[in-house]
Amino acid sequence: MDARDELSLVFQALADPTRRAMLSHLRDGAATVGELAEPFEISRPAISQHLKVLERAGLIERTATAQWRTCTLRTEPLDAASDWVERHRDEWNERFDLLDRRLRDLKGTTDA
Amino acid sequence: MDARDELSLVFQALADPTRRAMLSHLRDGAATVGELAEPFEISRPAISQHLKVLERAGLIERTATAQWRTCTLRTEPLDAASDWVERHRDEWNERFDLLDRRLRDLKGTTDA
DNA sequence: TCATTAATTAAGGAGTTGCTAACATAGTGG
DNA sequence: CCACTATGTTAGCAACTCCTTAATTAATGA
Repeated sequence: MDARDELSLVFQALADPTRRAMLSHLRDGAATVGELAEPFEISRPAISQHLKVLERAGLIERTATAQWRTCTLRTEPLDAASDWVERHRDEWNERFDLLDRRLRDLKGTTDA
Repeated sequence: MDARDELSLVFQALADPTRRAMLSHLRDGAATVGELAEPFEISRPAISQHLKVLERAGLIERTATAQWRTCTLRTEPLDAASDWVERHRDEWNERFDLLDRRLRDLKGTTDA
């Protein structure tokens, strides 16, 4: 993966439990890298890389204040991901509903 | 990635334009591997591997009829993914609303 | 039986991920 | 200036991704 499309980058970023946990943490407000790293038993470089993936996907923003990097969540990419999933899920469910109605109609005419 | 959790497998499966296009195709009804492969310029084995990823994530089901493998979409995993995204997006938006209200309140008291 | 069609498995290569240890950078405060 | 704290970068490695070509399995039909 390199110059992948935005949606792929977002889904890719979400495809890791550690990164999802980080986003969950950020849901409760901005946090420094140290705070985000604290619950995990992995090294700081590993944390840095996870943050880089999240940043590349546009899911977080990092601002430097003194020697602390504060991370904040951004929701726009989540919106894009959400839209895709919802759209597909909904349209498929519509198909099921349609099928369901058709089956019911068929049963109705057969029974009548 | 190997014995990853379900949610990671789903997001991982969605993190590829070819696979998302395949799912979009399947939204319009079941299809054989050949039909799914048709819009792409990649080899059949590559298609097979993409389908394997989708199957591992529980997003499709394959049934063999004669020499054709019919693929059908499954939405349960999409529901799980959707839930995660929605939950996070919503709670974050709530936070923004709260912040917004506070700022407005603050402004109100300052103005008064 | 043999050729054809549909799809998968096998083997391998280029590039990426996710981790580690070691080193570098940058700001704070004695 | 020097030690300390917070974070990032580099180098290296095992595992995985996504693709390929070649061989294989499985069903159809002359």
